[in-house]
Amino acid sequence: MATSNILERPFINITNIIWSFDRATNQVNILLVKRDNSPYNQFWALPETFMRLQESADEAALRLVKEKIGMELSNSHTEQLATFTNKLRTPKSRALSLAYMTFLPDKPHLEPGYGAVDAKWFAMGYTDSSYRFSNGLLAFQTSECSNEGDYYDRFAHNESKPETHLAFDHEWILKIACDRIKNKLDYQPNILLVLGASFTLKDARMVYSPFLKTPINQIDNSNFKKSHRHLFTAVGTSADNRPGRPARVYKLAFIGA
Amino acid sequence: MATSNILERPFINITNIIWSFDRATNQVNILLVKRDNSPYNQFWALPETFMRLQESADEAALRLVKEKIGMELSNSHTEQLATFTNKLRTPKSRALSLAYMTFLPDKPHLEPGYGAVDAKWFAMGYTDSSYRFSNGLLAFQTSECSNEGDYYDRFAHNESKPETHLAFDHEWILKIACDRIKNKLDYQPNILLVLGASFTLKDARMVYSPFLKTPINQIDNSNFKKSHRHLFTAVGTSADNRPGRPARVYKLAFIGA
DNA sequence: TCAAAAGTGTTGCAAATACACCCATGG
DNA sequence: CCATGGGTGTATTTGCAACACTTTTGA
Repeated sequence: MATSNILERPFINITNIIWSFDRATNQVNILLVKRDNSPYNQFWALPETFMRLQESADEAALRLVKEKIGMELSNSHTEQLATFTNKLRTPKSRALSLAYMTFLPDKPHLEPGYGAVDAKWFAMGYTDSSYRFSNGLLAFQTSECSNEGDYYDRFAHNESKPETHLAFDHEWILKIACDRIKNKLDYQPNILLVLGASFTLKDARMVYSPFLKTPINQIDNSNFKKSHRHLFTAVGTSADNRPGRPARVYKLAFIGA
Repeated sequence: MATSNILERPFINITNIIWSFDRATNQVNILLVKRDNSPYNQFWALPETFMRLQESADEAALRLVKEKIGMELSNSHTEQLATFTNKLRTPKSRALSLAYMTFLPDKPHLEPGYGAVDAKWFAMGYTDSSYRFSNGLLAFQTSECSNEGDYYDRFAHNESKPETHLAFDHEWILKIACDRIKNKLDYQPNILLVLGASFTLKDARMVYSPFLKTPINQIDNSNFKKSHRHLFTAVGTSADNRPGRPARVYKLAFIGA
């Protein structure tokens, strides 16, 4: 029987799903890094760090953003996702993951060599049964399992490859993340923080689109406005040089309340 | 500057909010224990334990149920609440809390002396701005703060007393718990597991009542049935010896799917 | 056969959807 | 002045809340 000392404690990882929005392609993006250490060497993964003694998990999540992409943010852009503690999630020594999500107000260009071998933005898309994140030929999908037990049972016997699968249980974590964001779309759409301080209704619909698995032009602007009126407050009018009436810009009503 | 060794790791507490339903009083209850060690000696608190290396957090939560009330359960009765990592939450050494909720299928009688000085069931009630848990003259309320920052700011300067306040940040954790359950009432009411394997619509309304802060006879049975039809499946008819038509009994449709 | 408890049905209001129409801007 | 993009208005549909009514049981 294993000795169980109270002072023996598992590792605590902070896993951060960093979201941004690409104004050029009008797509939602997440940051993935290529691991250069064991386990899962050379696999793509969600950014992770160890938690330090003197910081809270939220602070650790923001430190990770600073380390990976050199951006300093207030914690109003970070939210807790969940904690992953399944014994099967790490191959050898036990490690918990405290998962957070950070919404960047814009999509910064990535400097190479910030600790990881490689870091890239992956644009969000979807299939019938999962969400998809791709960059060129690289593409990863969220888990199609609907409950945790099923996922880890299969996961344990799965010999995954770095071209097709993410490290650890990150395909599961990413599924939980997407589901959570989708569920909050109608009452607390923090995901819209990826649009920066203000946005047009069309911007918002472009962000909603992949989560709802609905093309943007199938989301009726009139109805979208009515049903989200209580969440947005108008702050002015956009002034861009293109044909058509300029759109109003809004901000999230519940931020800084 | 503080030394930050990767091997230095914070303590990991499992905090479990254990819910039950009292068939005699028709009230929702939670378990609180009176602490007999420092810090917060002699304060009432949510049941806690240290996480062991070889178990998942869910398993630790169930072990806690076993230790405190001698009941063995499958993990379908346990669900993750959130993780509390604020630096101010413990007075000296840093401790995270992974909070879980367990729904007991009945309300067991408590044997004295299961590790804690005292353990008692507290019946749920409500005020305008909080939820209330009482046992005789003892009564505790959930935090009235609506965001985490506000709570911990006040908490740090608060010299609380064991007659009126719970240990640590447990009034905050309990607030998050009640809010979560309330939010899930219309799409995944796991709280109904406190009613056991099956229940009548009236039973269900009695459980909903404190979370909705609405007296049971103000929850219209006809409308309640219609709006929750998709969550319940009929399994038979109750046979009790009292006047009036026997009620149908239902089970949760989404359990064991 | 009456009271109590539970289930069913009906109506009115309010929110959500589909879609037609009006407005502002650039070329 | 027309094409383009965006905002506004309206009719229809759907869902929810209030409440009256019917059914089943014990005494």
